[in-house]
Amino acid sequence: MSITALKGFKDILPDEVGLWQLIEATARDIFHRFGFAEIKVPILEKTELFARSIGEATDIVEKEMYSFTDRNGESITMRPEGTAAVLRAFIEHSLHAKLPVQKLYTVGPMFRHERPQKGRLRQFHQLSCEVLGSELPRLDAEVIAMAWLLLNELGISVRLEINSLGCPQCRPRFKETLVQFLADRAGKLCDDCERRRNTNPLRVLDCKSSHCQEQYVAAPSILDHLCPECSGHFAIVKESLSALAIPFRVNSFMVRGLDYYNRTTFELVTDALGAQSAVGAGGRYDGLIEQLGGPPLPGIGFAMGMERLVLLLQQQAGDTSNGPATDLFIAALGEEAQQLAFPLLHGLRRAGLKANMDLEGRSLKSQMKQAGRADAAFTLILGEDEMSRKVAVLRDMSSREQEEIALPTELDPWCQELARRIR
RNA sequence: GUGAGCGUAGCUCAGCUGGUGGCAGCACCGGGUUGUGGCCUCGGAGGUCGUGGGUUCAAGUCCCAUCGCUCACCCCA
Repeated sequence: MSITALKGFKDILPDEVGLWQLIEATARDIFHRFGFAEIKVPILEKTELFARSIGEATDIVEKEMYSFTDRNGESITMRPEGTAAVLRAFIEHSLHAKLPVQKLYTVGPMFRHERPQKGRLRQFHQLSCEVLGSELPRLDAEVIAMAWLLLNELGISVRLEINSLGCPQCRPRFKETLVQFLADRAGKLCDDCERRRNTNPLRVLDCKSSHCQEQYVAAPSILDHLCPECSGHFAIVKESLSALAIPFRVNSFMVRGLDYYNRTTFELVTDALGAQSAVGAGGRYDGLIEQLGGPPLPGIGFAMGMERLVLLLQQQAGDTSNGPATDLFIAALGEEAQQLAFPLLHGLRRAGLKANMDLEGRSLKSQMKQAGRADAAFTLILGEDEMSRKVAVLRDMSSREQEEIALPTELDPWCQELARRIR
């Protein structure tokens, strides 16, 4: 058996790359319209960075990170998400001193050691955006609106769900109330919820068991326990979304898997991805920058899963082709023609054309076939007959019309003229 | 980590109650057209039936193990 890729690691083959480029180009365009700048950060970071930001007790940190010991004995980790590394860079370079509010995005691979399934890989790719330095609720709406617009322009339709998780003032009180509520129902919940009752009580509300859900109808809602500040913040977020005519549903059961979230959280969900419903998700993380050793600045961000976007685009089968893949294919017959064609090909490429030829010297039929397969707009035929008459045949592949043109006396001007003509 | 389903040509798959691997489709190469692509037609090439054991006169087919893939649980983008 030959060597294969690691489990959960996938090759993105040429057939699929067009979709990836479309997604990335669309995202960059929209992010730039909203005033975001790209930042590129390393894939490897000190393990402590993720432990401190994502949370020691989360699944990601407890059992999903690709962590190993570096040659100098230090524990390092392949990033499982993007925010921590961007914040580290933000703090390390004191970016807050350059602009009061920083809008940053980054694109790249993330790594989590999970069991792969549809829409879930061990190496996956995210588009990740952060706004650092402002806690205005209208900003929350702006960030959500940007994510919404991106999906819109890609032609992907999703539902927006939002929630508020409160802040360090009000969340603990709610948690107590909830823990008490669950304790009253001990033994009546599913095994998972019994376990989560202790490990992560907020998450029980997200349980898929209908039996549990029936009981949670009466569960206390975080939204009834928000402090006045959080409650006011959330109200303005909702108003602002409405002002932008972005439809949303408040889901008070929505919980995020990373500890650093507070106040506004949101998910863009679909039911077209099997068990994986979230295409993008994010929220506010006031306090995190300070917790990582930076200034006491608030922040908000979100991430989108590129693989999930690709799956959705493939299902919706939109036409993403953009013109012929090849402008001109040269079919050269015989050694003399090949000798002329080779520098000609290079000249045409210098002149800006997507040009190609067959170097194997196969039959004209075979070369025409290749031209067709390469989706060439034109084919330049250099046969023995043409060579002796110092001409070449230029064939328009879609109309099948051909005409003779004189062979070059000077290479570059000839190539430039031809390039101008067929573009 | 747990569970289920599936591994036959580059891809998609037939292969019945065990009896010689399919003129199969797509893709590839060549001919029909002494020099013209897509359509058509004819031909060609391409396989340790995931791997290792076992049962049997005989295993792609049955049994066991193992590896891989997929989906789901969990979790999440």
